[in-house]
Amino acid sequence: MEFVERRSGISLWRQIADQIRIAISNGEFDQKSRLPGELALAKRFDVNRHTVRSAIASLEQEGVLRVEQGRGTFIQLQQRLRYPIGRRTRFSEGLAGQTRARKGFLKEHSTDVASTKIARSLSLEPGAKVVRLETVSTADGLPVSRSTSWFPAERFAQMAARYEELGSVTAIFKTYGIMDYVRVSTRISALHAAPSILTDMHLSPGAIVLRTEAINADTKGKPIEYSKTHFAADRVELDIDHSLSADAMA
Amino acid sequence: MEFVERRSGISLWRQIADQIRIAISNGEFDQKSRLPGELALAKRFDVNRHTVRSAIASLEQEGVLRVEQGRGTFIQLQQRLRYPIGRRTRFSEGLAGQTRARKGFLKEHSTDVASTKIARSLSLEPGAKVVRLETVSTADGLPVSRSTSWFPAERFAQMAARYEELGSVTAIFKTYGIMDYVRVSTRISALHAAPSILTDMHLSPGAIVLRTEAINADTKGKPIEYSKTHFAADRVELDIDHSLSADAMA
DNA sequence: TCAATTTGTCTATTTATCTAGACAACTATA
DNA sequence: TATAGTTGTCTAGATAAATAGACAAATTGA
Repeated sequence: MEFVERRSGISLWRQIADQIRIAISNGEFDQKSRLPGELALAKRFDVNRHTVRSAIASLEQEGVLRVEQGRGTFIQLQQRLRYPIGRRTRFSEGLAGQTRARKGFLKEHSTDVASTKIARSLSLEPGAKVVRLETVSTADGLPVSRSTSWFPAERFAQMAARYEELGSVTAIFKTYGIMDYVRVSTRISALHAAPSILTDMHLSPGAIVLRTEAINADTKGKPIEYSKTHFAADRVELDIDHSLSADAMA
Repeated sequence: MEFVERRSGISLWRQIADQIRIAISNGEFDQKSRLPGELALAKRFDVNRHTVRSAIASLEQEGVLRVEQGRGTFIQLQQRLRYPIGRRTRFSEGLAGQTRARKGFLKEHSTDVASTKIARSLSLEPGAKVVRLETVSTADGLPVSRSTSWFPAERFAQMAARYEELGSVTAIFKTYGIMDYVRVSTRISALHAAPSILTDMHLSPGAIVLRTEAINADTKGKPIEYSKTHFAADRVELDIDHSLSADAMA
């Protein structure tokens, strides 16, 4: 018997949907990819059959399940994209081979005076100017991440214009003569997505995002980018590479 | 005006509590650490005052807020522990300096035949035996993570017994003559905690966990540990170190 | 001390969620 | 074709969440 908690602020059908989603991703139902029947699930979670039906309906809406009257409920294959993070992290290359259409959209941009935190992260003098980009990246049409990035304005004045054109930060760096760069640090946390993130990535309330805060530097160690990225946790997982081999290529 | 979604399976008070928690961690209310009044918040979220009160009550329960009649509602200082992950990751050292009492508890253990996945992760022959440990780690009495770890049984037969005694995997490795080891890979995802995780870490339904899947190897590159760890996302953030300097010490 | 502002408590009503049961519609198979 | 097992739809009622309003209790500052 699985457990659901009442009066927790999360409806029973939603708790059940979450548990089914987790069980699927753990491969717990994988015999013939058929879910147990509604009555069996109702017994298992100790709720009414209709409550289970609500959970299943929402998972069907998400594309996780497919329901067929008279036959049963079936698991729709679904795998998270694996997004590598290491010293040589590049978003556009990150998803190579896992998906067909990748695209970055520029939502908004501005040039501002750097806040103390951003100035420190980019090793700039207080009061220096920075270019800020707000972008959304999609894989096969589905939004997978939303980023806010800051670049030293003095060095990268044309950032926004070139992003519209090239759609990739790595490609832009090349136009500035930066053929190679390294990830200095990445900080990762997980949280419920804020409303603006929900709308930008077409998520529903309660959705989880992985937030990374990262600094990239050129080969001389000079920071060139500071960014905060929110990944849709049900569409992406982060794969940290600690190996040194990649550096041998530099 | 902030947004809350109705009929989403997440009660309004819970959505509001989540948003307030996020806003606090973003430092949005930081003037004098006093939250706006209940009526102001109700207007802001476009809900009834009593709904806001429910949200505040749950945050007070969590220790995020402190309410004083006639005066207002105040933010209780609260910071996430920063847990570093890099080639030299060791849990017991990870939280050094940020907290006083750290402790690991062994919940359960067994010796099993390795599944194909675990055998592959530990570079073992199919059918080899592995020791499995289920542990919960706490910082200052609060559970911060729950791990399942597998070790080659041939090499580490006494793992469970020594964990009871030493409470640290690094310390146990030393008793086996392994003075140094490195993190080979870490995979990170975020999800709603499964029920067993909720109870083990004293979390409430809907809580988020950061799940890491990691492999450690000895200095010759032979895998010695495969582990899955769930961190309570509201108590911990992961700090990835991509630098090479740590290796210079080896 | 008084007025304004804050949180605390109470009652009542509406709306959403969950339960319960009955039966229809569809599928697979003996 | 008959039957068992599945999902789909309907009605009704119980429980929980959210709204609405009134007033009490505590704090602050004029």
